[in-house]
Amino acid sequence: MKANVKDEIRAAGKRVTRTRQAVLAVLESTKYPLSPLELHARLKKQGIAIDPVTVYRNLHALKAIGLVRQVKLHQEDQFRYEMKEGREHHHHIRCKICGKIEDLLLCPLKKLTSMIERETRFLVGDHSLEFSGWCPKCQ
Amino acid sequence: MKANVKDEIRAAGKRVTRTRQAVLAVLESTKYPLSPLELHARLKKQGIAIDPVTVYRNLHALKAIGLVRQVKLHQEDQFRYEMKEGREHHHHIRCKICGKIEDLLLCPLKKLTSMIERETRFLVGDHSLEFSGWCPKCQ
DNA sequence: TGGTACCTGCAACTTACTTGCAATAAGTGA
DNA sequence: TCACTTATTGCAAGTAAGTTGCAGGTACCA
Repeated sequence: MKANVKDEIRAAGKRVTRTRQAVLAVLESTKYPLSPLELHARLKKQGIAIDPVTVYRNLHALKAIGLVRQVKLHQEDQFRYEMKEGREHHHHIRCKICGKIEDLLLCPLKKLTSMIERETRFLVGDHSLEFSGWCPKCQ
Repeated sequence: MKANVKDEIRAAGKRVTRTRQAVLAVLESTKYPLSPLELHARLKKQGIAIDPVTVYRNLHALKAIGLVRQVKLHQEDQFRYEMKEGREHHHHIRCKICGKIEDLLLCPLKKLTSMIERETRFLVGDHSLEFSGWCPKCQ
């Protein structure tokens, strides 16, 4: 875990605990967003026994600090989390069969937002755009 | 409820029960997608006492027949349902404060789909695109 | 090295939804 | 129109994901 991550945690008045570091380490080493329970399972596999509740609470805390992003994928009923660092706003595609998740590098919605604001008179705050389909292996 | 709706239900080997008709009537009279429990509350208000479980099961059945569409809005942890009839593929925006939901009439993603297929080699099956923000009253 | 207050684990709770089962009722066929 | 098959219903219990309460543990600033 990088030093500046520790600093950011402390700067937010939070503590750099062992469990928190373990949670961050797993997120840093994973290329796609993990659900809290997937994350918990990985920790367990590494012999790190922490309570699932603690994983939830850490993810909340890290999201509040802004180190971690919470995402909700298409047709899934759970949240997933990924490191924010170095990763711009982006979207995902998930295979309907094997569950493989990949990042999409583009977000085409900046123009669209102002169209929607004109159309609805809402002020747009946020959006989700998630795809599902069949990955190369499962086609 | 229209006659052809009844026919479609029967053609699918399902039955046109009172409760099912009541569920459909509520969906037909609502301009935005309802959650199962919202739908149940409306029925109750009309003096129609049916079990919440029955609402869930009817929505499943109607979705399976293709009369009803299931949607999942941005940052909500429940499903919503709307009539499919006469409503093209579209998306929604929901107010972060009062929960007001409005339809968006355009879907800008047809071109994007083929770009994503080239980029990821996934076959795109489906997508969700949902917005949240602040409606005119809550701004 | 203390003391504050954040963090953790455990148990219990909540929300949204699903499943099992016995009783009811829609729709077909005679 | 009646009987009969089987979809449908209501009630109770179960599940999955996540939240909350609380007592004890531990990071970290002075």
